[in-house]
Amino acid sequence: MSEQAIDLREKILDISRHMLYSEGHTSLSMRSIAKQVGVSATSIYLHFNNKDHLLHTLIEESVEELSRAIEEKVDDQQDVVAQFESIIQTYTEFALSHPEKYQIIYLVQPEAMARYPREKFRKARRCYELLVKVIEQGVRQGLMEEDDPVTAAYSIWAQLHGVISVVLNQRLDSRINKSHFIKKSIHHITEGFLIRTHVS
Amino acid sequence: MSEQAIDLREKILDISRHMLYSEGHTSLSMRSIAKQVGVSATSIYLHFNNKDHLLHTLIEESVEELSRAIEEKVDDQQDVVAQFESIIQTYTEFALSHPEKYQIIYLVQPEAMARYPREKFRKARRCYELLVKVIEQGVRQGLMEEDDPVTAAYSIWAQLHGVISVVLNQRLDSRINKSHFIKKSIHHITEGFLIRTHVS
DNA sequence: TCGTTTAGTTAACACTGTTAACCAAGCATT
DNA sequence: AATGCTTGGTTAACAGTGTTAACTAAACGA
Repeated sequence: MSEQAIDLREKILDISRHMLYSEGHTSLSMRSIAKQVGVSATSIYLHFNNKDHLLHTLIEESVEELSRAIEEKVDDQQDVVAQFESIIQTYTEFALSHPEKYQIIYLVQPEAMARYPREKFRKARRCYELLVKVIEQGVRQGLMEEDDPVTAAYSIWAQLHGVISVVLNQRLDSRINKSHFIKKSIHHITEGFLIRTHVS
Repeated sequence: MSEQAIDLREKILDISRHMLYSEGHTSLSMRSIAKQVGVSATSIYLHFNNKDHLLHTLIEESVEELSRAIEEKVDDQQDVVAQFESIIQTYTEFALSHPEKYQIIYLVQPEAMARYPREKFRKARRCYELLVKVIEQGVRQGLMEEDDPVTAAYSIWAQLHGVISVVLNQRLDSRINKSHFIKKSIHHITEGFLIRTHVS
């Protein structure tokens, strides 16, 4: 594959991601992407099998970037609680500072879920596994009371995702201050998982 | 409006909701609905202005039903903690036993959010206001430590929604037992909001 | 020089939401 | 009884969608 071919592929991805966020996924069409890129609609099919493939690639990119961000920030020299909070913090920061990338991860709806390739699914799990490990350490050190670390990790992630997506999807009451809402929510989520003596 | 007209309207809504859940929203078209109903595509436009209007009506129905379910179950004779848990329980049960109705509520994505009528938004708030009231009572009785009940109510709801939608969207690891996951998560969410002495 | 690959094109197919124009039955008024 | 309005539907059409097939023009290796 030549250089300009790679460039075009990247350009398609960049513009798609941008359009997805600014225009929404309903108005995102192969033709509109092509027009923005400055190329014919069918050219996109030289780089992606179909629209699904394009979107899946975008998802994969975002998952990869989010995972990397967390892995880079978490320092296993830190104590467990600090690692725990660091993961949650980094996850939240990524979502809020790159909403277009974060939202893409959750773009695939249940019906399309079946079509999403298994191996890409496995990659997405990398994030959780780090959290699972930290929780297992915490349990061993007696900092958390948790019989099932895997369930706990997914529960934390689900709650956090709920909080973040409510903010990003603008489902919040206008009376509520967003950053206060997030800070409060994170506090409550972590509090529920750390041993009593540590917090409040 | 005659009887059979109302019947057709109801039939369109029922079949749309059913198709939305079983086939997914990508393949839901006015023509496919019409075919299932046994009528021409344009007949739907006699009852709904456009596809958006149809979907918004479905959302409104679901919100209404969920609100009613909670209002019916919550008994203000109960003590505050029981009311609190009753709301969360009823919300969860509704979502799990009527996934097609629950999911419809969160169908509208951010872009379409602007188009969703304001007065329907206000109706959707009814749910939270009940929760806000309960929290305010709890604070007065010294059962909860919460400086901002509105934020707290939305935070609880966001966390709960995160947990439920992860389950319904089948984003859970196959190793995890769903009902265990939900029970654990609800426990953690409520725990975070009740005063320490009450739990564990 | 001849063939093959590469990177793109245009034309077409079947589908989408939506509108305009039409039609037939029911009903009230003249 | 004839007239016109309303109700509840129809068909035909338009512009836009994902996707495919067939084509072209340039670059490159034998």
